[in-house]
Amino acid sequence: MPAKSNHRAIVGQRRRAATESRILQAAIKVFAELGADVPVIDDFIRESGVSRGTFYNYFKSTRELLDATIETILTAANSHIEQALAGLDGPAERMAGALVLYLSLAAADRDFARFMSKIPYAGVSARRSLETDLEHGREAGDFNFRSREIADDLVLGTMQQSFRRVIDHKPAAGWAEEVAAAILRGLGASEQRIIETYAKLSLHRAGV
Amino acid sequence: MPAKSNHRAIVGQRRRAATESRILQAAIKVFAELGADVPVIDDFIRESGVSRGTFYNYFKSTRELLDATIETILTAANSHIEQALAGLDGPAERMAGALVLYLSLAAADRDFARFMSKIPYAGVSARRSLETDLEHGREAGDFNFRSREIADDLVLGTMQQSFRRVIDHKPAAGWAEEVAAAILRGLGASEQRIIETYAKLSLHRAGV
Amino acid sequence: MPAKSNHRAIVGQRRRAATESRILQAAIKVFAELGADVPVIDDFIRESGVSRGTFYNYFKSTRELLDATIETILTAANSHIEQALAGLDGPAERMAGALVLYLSLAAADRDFARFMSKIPYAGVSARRSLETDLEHGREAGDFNFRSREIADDLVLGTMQQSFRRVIDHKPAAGWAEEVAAAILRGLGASEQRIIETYAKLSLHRAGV
Amino acid sequence: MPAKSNHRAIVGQRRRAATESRILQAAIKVFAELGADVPVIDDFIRESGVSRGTFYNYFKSTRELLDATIETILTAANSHIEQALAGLDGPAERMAGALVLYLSLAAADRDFARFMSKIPYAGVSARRSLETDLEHGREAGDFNFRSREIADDLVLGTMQQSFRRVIDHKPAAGWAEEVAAAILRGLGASEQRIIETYAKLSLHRAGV
DNA sequence: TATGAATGAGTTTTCATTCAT
DNA sequence: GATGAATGAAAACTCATTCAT
Repeated sequence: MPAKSNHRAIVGQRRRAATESRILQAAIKVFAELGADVPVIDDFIRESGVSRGTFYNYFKSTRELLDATIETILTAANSHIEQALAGLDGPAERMAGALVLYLSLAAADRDFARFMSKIPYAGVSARRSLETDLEHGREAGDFNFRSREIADDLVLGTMQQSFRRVIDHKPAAGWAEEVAAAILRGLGASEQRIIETYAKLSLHRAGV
Repeated sequence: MPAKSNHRAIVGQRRRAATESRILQAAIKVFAELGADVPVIDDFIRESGVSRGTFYNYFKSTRELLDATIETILTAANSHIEQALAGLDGPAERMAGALVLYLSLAAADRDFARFMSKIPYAGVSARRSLETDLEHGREAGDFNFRSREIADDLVLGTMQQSFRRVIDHKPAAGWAEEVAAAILRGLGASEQRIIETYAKLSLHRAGV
Repeated sequence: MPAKSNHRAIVGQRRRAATESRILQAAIKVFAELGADVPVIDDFIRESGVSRGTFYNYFKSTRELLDATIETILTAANSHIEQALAGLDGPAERMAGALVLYLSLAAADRDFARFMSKIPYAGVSARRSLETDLEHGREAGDFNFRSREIADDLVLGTMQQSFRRVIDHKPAAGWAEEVAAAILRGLGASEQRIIETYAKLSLHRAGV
Repeated sequence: MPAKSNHRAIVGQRRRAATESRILQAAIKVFAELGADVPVIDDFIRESGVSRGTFYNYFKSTRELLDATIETILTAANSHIEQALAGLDGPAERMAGALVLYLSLAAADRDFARFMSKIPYAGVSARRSLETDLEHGREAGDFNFRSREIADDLVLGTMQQSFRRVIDHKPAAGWAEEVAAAILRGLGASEQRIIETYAKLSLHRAGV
């Protein structure tokens, strides 16, 4: 009876995916609260409500779970951001737009903010599009920094510290934009270019 | 025999200080390698060569040891920096000078770099003089940032990321100065003011 | 529709037998490799390819599986041996013939050798015919041992050790016969009787 | 105060040795009862009375404990046997003497018998002196076997089976001697040589 | 004060067993 | 009958802490 066994397989797959997702959602919370090194398996099974055995059916170690959690949280964030920036031109605009969106996510979702501030490796995943924007911006004359490494460190460092900041303090209106502006300044953008950048971003957001 | 017991007391104190120092020096290495959360007591006694019992005679927990270690490493760094900056005026000069010195220490001492990059609380201790310089710089018109929090995050975040950077990559000549310049830019300093800053720093370093 | 349900029942029975056989064949391999105490359920389901649930439909525990596996492997071996010895007279001839056949099986089938050497209870099943041959041989004057227990231990012990031996070393030609001859000597058979025994065995094998 | 610290060191060493010995003595019992694969750490700590942590201070795994236990039990047995055979000449005499002594130990000490019958690797340690006696005996014409491997298997196999035998059955007087005699027969010794062997052994035991 | 053996609570990991589909 | 996800008790292993010497 192929129909029957097929149905069983589909149900099984669905259940598996649901359980994995439950564990991953719980892991975001746990890592956000305790960082990468402190949590013990019990923290994850308590938060997710699965049994000890089930946990090990999905992840062999907290390290493996951490990797999967980073993947999960950043895939979601990046796809949201890419969608929001679709059709936006100009490296300064793309850079500022991405930074503002990341910071807005952090401001809106405390667990996201804590996760990003506690898990240093997490930022790495955003690096590819960061590198592209930096390179293009430099070629276009938007930016004017001495070395890519320094530019990287300025961007990622300021962002990480800002994620930490937003955990406990509800930010003032315009905070995200000002953080991004400070970063652009650090990258050597002129005040004029920064103003222009935000003007274009505004239009893009309005859907023009 | 007061003389004798006095002598014994002095010897005892000295030995005590020496043992404590051994543990603290070992702790710098261990925290530098493993961060704040991972090390276990065994790591410290192995690295320091003292016995388990002796360790507990000095520190009741790894947390207490971490605090003492931060205190130790930053007291040394800060006193070195304060001495080097003695007599230097101008908030931009003091800020740039301090940042360059921190980064130079990190470039010269891998354990210092690793410690500073792995122990996030460590940066906090430098915050007081940072706040002062930021405030003075803003009042003097050297800097031009919207909020103190953002300025803080830009400085501390970029520094932490730069400490991480320098662990594995021997930096090019002038790297520390360029990192500090990027930070000044991010704080809203003009190019002219940055050039002037480095000129003054040069003179000061030359002892003029 | 009695015909149909009958057909279904027959198919079911056949499938049942096939699945049980798959598990048992896998179990021979697993017990041969790991002995009686080490294997876990997972080892059997991995080797047999059946699901966890199916395994439990056939065997409630590894102990029950072990018993069934011993039964399976020895039933096959013994029926093969009895067939080969059919019509052979003389206790020394029967004993030597059986030992040689067991050893030849072990030399030809590594899993059989490993199974027999790792599962001590296995030998027990051959004991009934062993006892008969020993008793008859003693009465006939072929053997000359002091106690049945000692004779038992000599035969079973030497056989078990020989099974172990043949796992890793391809035996020289005539090895099985020489092992059996050593055992006959240990049982007190004369050299003359041993020579006679092998002569008769030769004829029997030739089908005379 | 070197005297004091020296005393402390000595006391420490003694305590360490005592604890290790406690664990090893317990391990003999446990392995004797359950074999090599079944026991769990708890069995050893229950039997020895040490804590879980202490167990791991001495042995990292049951495998490591098993090796140490084999070493312990066989060192004791072998030194006892070597002492008893000191000054005894003739390979048949040495071989028979050693076998009889092993079997007598097993008859007198149930744990020894069970240990030797359950731990197959254990016999291996006696192999060196076994090989020597076999070789000498063959050269001297006392033995007459076709291959060393077969001789090995006959001796070790019969011994292991006899160890198992003696666990449950109190052996009749002369049992050990008769087992050894059967083995000598299996090795091709003549009846005359066997009688002579026991005569010489008798004298040696009497201290002549 | 210094030492390091001993301890047992806490964590990790395995695995036999159940059960809904 | 077959499947494999879920379960939790049991086993392995770690590590902070104590304490007699």
